[in-house]
Amino acid sequence: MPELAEVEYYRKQWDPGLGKKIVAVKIHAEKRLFREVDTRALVKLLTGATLKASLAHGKQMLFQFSTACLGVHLGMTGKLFAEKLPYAPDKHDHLVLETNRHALVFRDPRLFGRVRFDPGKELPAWWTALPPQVLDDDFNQDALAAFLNRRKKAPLKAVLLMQERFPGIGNWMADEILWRAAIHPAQPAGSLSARQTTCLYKEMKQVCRDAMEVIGTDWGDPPDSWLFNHRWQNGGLCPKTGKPLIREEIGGRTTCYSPTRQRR
DNA sequence: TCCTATGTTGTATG
DNA sequence: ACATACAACATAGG
Repeated sequence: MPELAEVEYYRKQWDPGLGKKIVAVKIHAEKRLFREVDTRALVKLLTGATLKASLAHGKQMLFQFSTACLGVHLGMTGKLFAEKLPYAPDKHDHLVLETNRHALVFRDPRLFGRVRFDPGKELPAWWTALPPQVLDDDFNQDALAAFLNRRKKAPLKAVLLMQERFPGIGNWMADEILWRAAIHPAQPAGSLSARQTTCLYKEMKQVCRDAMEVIGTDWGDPPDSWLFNHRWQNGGLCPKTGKPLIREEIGGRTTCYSPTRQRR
């Protein structure tokens, strides 16, 4: 589920815990979410710790405690939320941090998410080494063009999903970007004209801004002028051409596009 | 029963 | 070493 803006939304769901002390940690330590995590250290260091701040970067989140940093990736089905106590955990609530008032819950039925844990208050190296965000100023058109050229044979759809260069972009955002830029998702990444590259660059930034504004703030409904509201319904029509949309597997993922608008 | 799912990673192949 | 393609991970819902 979660891409850039959804992650930002979920990050804020633990805000009720900011400045509060964690009095209990409930964890399903055997789940693969915690692979490579020292779960005993996690429980020990977070119990009694204070939640100081949280950050989001693409699909990654970082929660800074007085004693340690907790990294969270939501995978496909993960979500974060806070509930007033008393709270009875669901079977898929694999990490629950309790303050005196709230349960901060990480739920993930499919277990494609991931938790990291780093003792100490300093930002861990894996976090500081993350690539520039699409909305950062140092994400520029030259960097985009260079990356597209390096992946020149791969379908654009697959390239846009590469987190090493486009952190936060996921399946629906990639489709939305290519649809707005009027570029076919199967077009090889190295085959864009200069005009197309410029257009792709602008729409990439714009979709990120729009998503953050509409979804990242309070998960509002995207307007019908986006592809978003039409892409999963059978018989969906392109909001720009009025013609039928197509769903097809491209780059290993189900892809929705408007064949009359996005030509090869 | 079968198919799908807003994600990543390991492995095989070129 | 690098780029590309795809199965695997685990569960729920249509």
